[in-house]
Amino acid sequence: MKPVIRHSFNLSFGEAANLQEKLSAKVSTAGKSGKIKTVCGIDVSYSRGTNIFFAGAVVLSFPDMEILSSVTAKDTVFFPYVPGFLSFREIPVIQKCLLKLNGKPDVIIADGQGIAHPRKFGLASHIGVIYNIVSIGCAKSPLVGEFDEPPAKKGGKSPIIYKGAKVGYALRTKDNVKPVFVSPGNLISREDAVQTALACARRYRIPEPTRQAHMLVNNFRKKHEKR
DNA sequence: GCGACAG
DNA sequence: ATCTTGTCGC
Repeated sequence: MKPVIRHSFNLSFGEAANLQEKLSAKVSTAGKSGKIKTVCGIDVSYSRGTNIFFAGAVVLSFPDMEILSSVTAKDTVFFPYVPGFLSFREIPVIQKCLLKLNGKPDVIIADGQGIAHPRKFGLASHIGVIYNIVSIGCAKSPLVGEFDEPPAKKGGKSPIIYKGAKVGYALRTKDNVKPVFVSPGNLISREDAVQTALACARRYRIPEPTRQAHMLVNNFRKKHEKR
């Protein structure tokens, strides 16, 4: 799978912010995505004192959540972690990883925000735009916006409001656990993004796609460190 | 200036 | 994100 838009990730914060604002104009949160047959979860991992990153992507059937295929990649990263610029740190290794993926999944779910971002261009939106693919952001903690505590039962949700607009939902993916924060990445509505994330949630807080990707990439990293 | 702050 | 063992709760 190859990106449709290519650009440098070796940018200053100012340049990165300008790029985010420019590319955010390409984000669409209008469409119905059509029938979803496959969902790809992506996650990145690394060890404490290093700048060697590992990425993992797992493709699952939807809504069965059966694992169909998976790929991993390794890369060296220099961009620091700064809230609001996570994609510049993680996308390079993710691109190396997705390059190994045969075919294009219907949806990509990333660990991070979609449009629930200072410039409406979080990790999931960035991936969605450069690959021109349906994408959803599913973060474990909020970055921007305000929201009420969603109902405690699985499926309970409450909108995340940022600068007067609804950018996503705080979603309970399991009874009595902290919610996850879902926002559209690209080519999907806020509502479809939450429904899809919820449909991917089984018996754990983290939806299967990103949960499987997380397990895969951690095993890959540990195996790589044992040499 | 102070506090917030995805992974 | 990662460093880490046991432990409390559903």
